[in-house]
Amino acid sequence: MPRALSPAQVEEFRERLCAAAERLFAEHGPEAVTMRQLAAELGVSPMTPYRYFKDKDDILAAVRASGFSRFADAMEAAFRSETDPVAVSEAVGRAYVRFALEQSDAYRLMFDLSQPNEADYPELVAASGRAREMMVAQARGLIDSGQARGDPEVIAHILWANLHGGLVLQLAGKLSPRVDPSALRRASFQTLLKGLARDD
Amino acid sequence: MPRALSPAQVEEFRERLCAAAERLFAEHGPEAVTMRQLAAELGVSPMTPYRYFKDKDDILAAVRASGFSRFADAMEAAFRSETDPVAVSEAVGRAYVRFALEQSDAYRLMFDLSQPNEADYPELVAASGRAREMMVAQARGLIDSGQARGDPEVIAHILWANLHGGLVLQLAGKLSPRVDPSALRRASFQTLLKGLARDD
DNA sequence: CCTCGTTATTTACGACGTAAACTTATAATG
DNA sequence: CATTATAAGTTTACGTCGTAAATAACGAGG
Repeated sequence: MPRALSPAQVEEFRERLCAAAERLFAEHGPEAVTMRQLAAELGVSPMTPYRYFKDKDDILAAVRASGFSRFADAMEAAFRSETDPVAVSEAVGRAYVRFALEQSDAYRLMFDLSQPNEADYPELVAASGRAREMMVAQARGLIDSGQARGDPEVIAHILWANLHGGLVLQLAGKLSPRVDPSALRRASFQTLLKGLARDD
Repeated sequence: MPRALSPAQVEEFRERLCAAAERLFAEHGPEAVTMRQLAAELGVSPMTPYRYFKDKDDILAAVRASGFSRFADAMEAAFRSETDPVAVSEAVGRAYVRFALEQSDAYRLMFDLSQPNEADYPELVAASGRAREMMVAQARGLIDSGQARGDPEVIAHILWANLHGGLVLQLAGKLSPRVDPSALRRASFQTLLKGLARDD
């Protein structure tokens, strides 16, 4: 039999392809990520990736997973950069916004509304879970320090929904021109903190 | 010269096509909305729509505008159905959620992240502005009744970001399975109301 | 009735995702 | 060491997409 692909070789190709896809995304936008361009980028024929991925959706799931991984890295670094709970939340929030705005093509892809069920892609579940876990950890800090009360997972999701909602409205061009996006984020965070602190 | 198209005939065709597109969206999902299927639905050749629309993006902009129009209608009806400001906000919120979940294909399209600049489509600007105006009106109610303080436009956007964020996370399948979407929305609204009411 | 301008259809092009047929190269077997 | 089975990779091909260009159909003015 011929040189069978070692798992390491498979993994290496998958990563090279993933990196090429991210480069195309970042430099030429989503419409540049086609099987043919991807193949050209790797100096390989358009059908070769099908040895390593089921189909294009499978590739996109891998790219999303990789995006969530970098996203989680960024938030974890921010988390460790502060100690005061509110400062931690602010730092994580800043890292979140920074990622969403600076790598907005990745962010769009990661939260695309017409993606196939994430449950079919275990590495994507793992990576997005890691990002979510950071937000829960940050919420726990707020609770433990008495800045908020309630279920950490629910509180994390309240803050997350707010941040994400403002960002995607901004990215979709739906915010009123009279509202400054970053002022909106500040006002949202302040308001939520006040609401979360109340003890009635 | 031949029967020249009267503006009324043009408008009639545009509306018929728009309705057909909405039907395809709702019944067979976004991938069914192709020029060829659209044409078949109208009993016309695939190139005919190009007499009435610049290109497919132009058609999608019209469908979005129509979606925003129905969306604004639903919220306006909810707005008028109550008098107490908090009840008005809740009713408008319920109408919002109802629309997003029951006509989720339309909602997805309306807030798609990779749509062309909305400013190029005046009727879309008008329709989405009408929806936004409803949220500002509802925020004004909260302020006038002393339930909130601050700029109505900013407050409207805070509430909007929260609602939209939670919904798109839900639609994208990103919410933790341990968090119930509608419980999350209730908790978010409660928290925001508390935060907005504080006078410090 | 013929002609011209307008509307609609037909045909055609290049790009897409990917199935199927084919080629190439190697590693195990005789 | 030559043979051969088989995995890896390429080529070709199909059906679909959006839409440009060529063509046909047709109705009002001369």
